[in-house]
Amino acid sequence: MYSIREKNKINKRKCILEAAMRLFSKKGYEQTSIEELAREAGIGKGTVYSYFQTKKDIVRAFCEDELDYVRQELAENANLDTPLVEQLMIIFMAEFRHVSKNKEFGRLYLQEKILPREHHSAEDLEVQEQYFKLLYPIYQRAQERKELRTDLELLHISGHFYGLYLLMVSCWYNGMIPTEEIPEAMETMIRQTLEGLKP
Amino acid sequence: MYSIREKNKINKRKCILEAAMRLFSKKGYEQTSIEELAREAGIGKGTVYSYFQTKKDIVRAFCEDELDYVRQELAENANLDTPLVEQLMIIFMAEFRHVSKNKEFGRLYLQEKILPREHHSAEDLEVQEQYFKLLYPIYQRAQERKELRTDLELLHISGHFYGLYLLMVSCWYNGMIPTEEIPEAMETMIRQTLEGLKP
DNA sequence: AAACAAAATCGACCGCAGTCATTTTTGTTT
DNA sequence: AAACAAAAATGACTGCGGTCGATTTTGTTT
Repeated sequence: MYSIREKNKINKRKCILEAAMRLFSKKGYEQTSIEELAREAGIGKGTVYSYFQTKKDIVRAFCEDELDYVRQELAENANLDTPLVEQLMIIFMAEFRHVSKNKEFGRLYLQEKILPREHHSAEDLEVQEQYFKLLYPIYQRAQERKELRTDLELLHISGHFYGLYLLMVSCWYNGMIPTEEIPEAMETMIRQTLEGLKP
Repeated sequence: MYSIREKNKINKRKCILEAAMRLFSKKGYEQTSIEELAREAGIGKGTVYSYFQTKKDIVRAFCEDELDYVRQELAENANLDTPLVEQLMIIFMAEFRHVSKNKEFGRLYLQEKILPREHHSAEDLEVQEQYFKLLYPIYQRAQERKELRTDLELLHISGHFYGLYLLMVSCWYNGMIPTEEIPEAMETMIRQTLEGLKP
């Protein structure tokens, strides 16, 4: 069980996150100062920093919470026996939808996630690899169904599709692909990756 | 011909960039203040901002200058008739070498390039598409040699390989792949993309 | 060479992210 | 309930990125 202290901490953390999202959404990330955010959350400025290390960390926490939720939902409703392309589309589009709905936060979050500052612990590495392994069961079943070659490492397969995701997100942020064309483009690219670029 | 004024401007810009790289390399980007940088370059703080809009822009300009140079060299020494995998490896490894030699700058540069802040002009979009078209001649020749399917759009082909590049860079920054294993991993992934992931 | 407009330079100033010594709150012991 | 130690909260303060109006330099015209 959580002590009263711990419950309050968890609760206040949520308050800060909610206040942050209200203000960031209304005025934008850059235009919201920590002091203002603290006022909105009904606490002092310094207190914010005992819950989050930096301003960006607040965004990161929000996105991670949200994505954890999205992924859990997906895991619960997953059907490992639908065709691979379909499964990948459901997963990537869910993640993309979250990013595109929160364009500014998504950018800050992905920037740090894709190209992180020098990381310290071996723990960070573990987290990252965990992310790559998330889809392993899907790939294994697809291999069993002969939808994927069995002579490839799962890590590599994960890599290919993650690379495509990075590509699509980057193209979207660069304005090369409008939101409504993303699904089609994504599916095309997945299919081509499966078929190969060679004649 | 450039006027005296223009020559001075170009020259002073170079001075600032050189001072910046000296300090950033020695003390790191965050630890170097603009005021210090101005002192090193022998000018006032405000002057720096009539050459560059933001601190990050200084890094960006440095990386772009450098990469332009790398790309020009590659273009001159290119042999469009060597096998596609080989050509791609030369190009991507050249870019990657630049990034990995300047880890901190490379990160800041790529963060902005991959996931840029809301862009304004249609010009930015043009620049980005230009980058994708850079390798078109290579792909076309590869198609003629039957190394690539001809029923695919060149933009998509470019996308596939650029996606792989993003993947490798991200894995490297996340500490998942050490520098010396990048070439092997890169080549493996390129080959798999060509062959396809389907049995 | 004097007068002058345009361009370039400058540094005092502003707002904000992040720190830290001090104060307040909380839970426990006597 | 008084005393006390640990945890949490606080806001004055620091340093830096970026701005802007004042000042100097430059090139041109008379």
